[in-house]
Amino acid sequence: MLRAMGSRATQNYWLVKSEPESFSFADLERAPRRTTGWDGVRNYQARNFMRDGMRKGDRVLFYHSNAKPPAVMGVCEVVREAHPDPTQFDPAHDHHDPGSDPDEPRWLMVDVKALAPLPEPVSLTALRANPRLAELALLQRGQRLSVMPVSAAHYREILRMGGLAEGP
DNA sequence: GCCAACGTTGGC
DNA sequence: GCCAACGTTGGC
Repeated sequence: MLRAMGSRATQNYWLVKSEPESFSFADLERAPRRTTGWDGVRNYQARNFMRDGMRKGDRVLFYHSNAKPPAVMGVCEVVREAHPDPTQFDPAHDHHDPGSDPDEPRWLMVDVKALAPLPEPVSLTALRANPRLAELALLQRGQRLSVMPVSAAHYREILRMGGLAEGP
């Protein structure tokens, strides 16, 4: 298959967190074109994953944090690579950053599109109980990143646990 | 609501 | 550059 210059042969996998009370996977499924800008990321490491790692076509697990229970809810796709997050320039917005220069925006976002919900959401408890996922970044002590990489093997395992044997 | 873990800020 | 204070995250 021909690929545009600058793209990669390999697809990468990610996990993003959202508090369902603020934006849930169901909200994404109801959004226009099932797509949203992943705004509000205000952590440099998470931003760098979006800027340097996330490419169009990459798959993204959508995780509910601060939920009952916390769980992976569905699968998304990156449909637009990193571009400036407009909320950083909006003084009325919670995530306003007065220190960000419009000519060199500090904060970026990618656009993600909902592909499929997991028939059975995979709870944090279930993730922890699976020895194959011992190295999953989400499960490491003290990690708080809202955007993190996931290996292909971990991605497939989580989809399998969620009832999506042939993942999107 | 509690609190451990972490990132950021700012005084020095 | 150090590090204490503070704010946030997020499971429980």
